Amino acid sequence: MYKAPRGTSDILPAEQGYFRYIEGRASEICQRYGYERIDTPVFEDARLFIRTIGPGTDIVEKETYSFEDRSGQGMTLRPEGTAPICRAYLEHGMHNLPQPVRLYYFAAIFRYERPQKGRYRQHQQFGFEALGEGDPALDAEVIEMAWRFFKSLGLRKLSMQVNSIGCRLCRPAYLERLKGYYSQYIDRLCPECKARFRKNPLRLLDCKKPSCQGVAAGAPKSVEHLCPECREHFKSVARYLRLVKVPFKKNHRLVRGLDYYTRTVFEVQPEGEEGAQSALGGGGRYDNLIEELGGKPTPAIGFAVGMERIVLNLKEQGITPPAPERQGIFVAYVGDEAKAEAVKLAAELRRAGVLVYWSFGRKSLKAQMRQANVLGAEYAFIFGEDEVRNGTVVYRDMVEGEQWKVPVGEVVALLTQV
RNA sequence: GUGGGCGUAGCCGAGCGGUUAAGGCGCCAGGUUGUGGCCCUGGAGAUCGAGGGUUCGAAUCCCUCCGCUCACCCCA
Repeated sequence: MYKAPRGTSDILPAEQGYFRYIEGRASEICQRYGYERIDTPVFEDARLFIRTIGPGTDIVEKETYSFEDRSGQGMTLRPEGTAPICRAYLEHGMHNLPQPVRLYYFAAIFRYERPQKGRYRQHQQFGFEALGEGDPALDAEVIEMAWRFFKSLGLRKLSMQVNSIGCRLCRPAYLERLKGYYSQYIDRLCPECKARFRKNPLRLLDCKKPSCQGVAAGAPKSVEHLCPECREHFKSVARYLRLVKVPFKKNHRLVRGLDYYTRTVFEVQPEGEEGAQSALGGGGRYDNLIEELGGKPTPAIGFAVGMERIVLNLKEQGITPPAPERQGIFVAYVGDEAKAEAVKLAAELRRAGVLVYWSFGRKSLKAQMRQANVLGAEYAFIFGEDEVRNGTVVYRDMVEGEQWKVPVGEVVALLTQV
């Protein structure tokens, strides 16, 4: 038997409600803030992701699904949403549009990882990006929008964590300081942190090991080593966030896994468990990314969430998407002549835009009515020999359990007037 | 990549050396000749993840593989 590949899953009809619910809220928020939808290809030139995400990061080092197409071009299944959008921004000359250009997407994301709760090899992300504007007010707006999105889903007990990791002017000096600080404790660190020390020093800050946390607590904070511009920017973001009443926590240990982030970074986590893998979503500024892809210097900021993680949280909090109400017509019949009438009526009703069910074969009326019930039909039409003879049909209300005989010719009018 | 847990019908799940392999949900049929939702009765559906071994006998014990799952790493 074939199975869905490891780390992937089918989203069955019974689960679709959650996803449609999230998409509905997301689209609503995007509409309100003036974002327009964009869809980009599932795969891209492999170099796009190596350049942007960072050659040393885990994502490109060991998590991409990459292949050569039949002409030998290196391709990679999209492992994140931002780079393709920057590519599209450049490719289509969007710098000629009023800035910032605001785009949102729902996209499948692929990463070859060991699956676990809330972590899959293919998952669905909702994200939005605002490109071409560096005003800290935009940072605050994006963070606010992310926050309102979660609130509109009904999720509680979330915390918005915000930090600034500086820009290419001030970050190198900060990293040196950080390494300088850590170098005196190097033999106290866990093996992972020793590797981080070399590979990605920022990550040292969010190690969960108690021993390392002690060291991290005394580490220099990025926000205290920002250049004047970055410091001013960060202060403004915080000020605007207070103006728009988004509760947030400064978290100087918040860092993100992709190399392209600059200045503002933020993450939404369930309150209490501020572990690394519990993040529902996050984002940040990437003011150099478009330039690195060959465009003019263009500041930008974005945000993305994992849909499956939202579903997980919705379930944990007992939030269910609004249940679809009973709707539709079930057409039942007894006997072959009645079946012919039923087929005709079903087609006619569908042409009139009505949801119609009926059952095949020669099931008993009882069996048909059972189906009508399980399918959630609101009304049933029943054809028997008598009805066929005198041109009527039984019209049954499945909720109230009442029924009437009506002339077949009046059925469509009867339904479309309601 | 590392470590832990688990694999019995579509789903949940009992059984833990000798049973016709429970039970529940769901599905199908019937309970008056043309009517659902509750109830009752019956039925279909399982090479007990796969392969090997131990044993008179294995779903039950051992080994190998495969798969799932959780945690770490990392990320959404």
